[in-house]
Amino acid sequence: MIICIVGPTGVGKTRLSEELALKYDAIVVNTDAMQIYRELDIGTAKIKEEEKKVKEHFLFDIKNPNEEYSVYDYQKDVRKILDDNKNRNIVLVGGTGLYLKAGLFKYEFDDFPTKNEYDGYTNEELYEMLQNTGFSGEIHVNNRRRLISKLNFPINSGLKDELLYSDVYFIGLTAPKEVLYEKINSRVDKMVEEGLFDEVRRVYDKYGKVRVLNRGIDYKEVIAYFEGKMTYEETLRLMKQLSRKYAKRQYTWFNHQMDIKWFETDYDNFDKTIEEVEKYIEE
RNA sequence: GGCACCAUAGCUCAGUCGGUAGAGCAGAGGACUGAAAAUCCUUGUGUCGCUGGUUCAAUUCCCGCUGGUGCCA
Repeated sequence: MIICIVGPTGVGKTRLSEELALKYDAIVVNTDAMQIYRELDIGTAKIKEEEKKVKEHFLFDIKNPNEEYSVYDYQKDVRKILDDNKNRNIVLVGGTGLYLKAGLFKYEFDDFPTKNEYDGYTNEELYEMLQNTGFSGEIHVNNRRRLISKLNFPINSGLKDELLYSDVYFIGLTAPKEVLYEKINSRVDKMVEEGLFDEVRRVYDKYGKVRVLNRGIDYKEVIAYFEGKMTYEETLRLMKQLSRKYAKRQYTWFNHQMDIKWFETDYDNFDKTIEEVEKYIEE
């Protein structure tokens, strides 16, 4: 069977994944777009060695911070692992809904090796060009990044909510907003105590201001702090604020894009949460 | 103590030559096919500091009060 654990940041996905992997003798596969990268550990809340309860973990630490990686690459990587482990139980865990969907559903990408540049065009022109390709979806004219993306990879192979694998469970962890937001806030403080700023400094010195540092929550704020754009207090406040907004976006995705069975995380008695999930799986 | 300026949305501030007001940020909701921790969309009623005056009408003008900021003593 395949158990997918989803939910917002800070809700306890990692902990649950190890417990379930142990119980069902499963391999653990990452579905988080940032935990793909080596050397980004503290800021991505990546699992620590001592927290691992099973041996086999996949798709963590497979790229250096200066390497490009996308949902297209992820789909190929995760499907290979799923196919290579057909006779095993698998726990997929992470917060990137798009990656999970691309891995498990009929959500095919086509191979377009060359990329064109569209720097000289306005958003309106790009929008017009996209309409002329016969693109059937709807992308807002202001969403320049996605307009360019669609122009580069024009074939829309049709998204279907068709699952390519069987015996799949979608487990969502949730918590009341105030509880979760408090958890997110304190987790940022904890990351800082554990050396987040040193981690960012290390990666920055080694690779420069690579794209992934400009993208990840916590990373881009610490970079801005190093560049003197914010005070220390502002940096911490912003990291917490953006993490909360991210959690909200994750809820929106999982609630609307996938059919999830939700369980409320009991932070004080996590065993109870685990028990409820196991009971659901075994029924 | 004197003079000047300020007081409008949770915050920073516009504005109304007198007809009860609007931006940015925050907050809330949403979208999502090759950067997804990304990117983008929608959403703004608040005793316009308090009291009195002028006026058909005051958040707007005037007197006073309270609080704040600056300069002079």
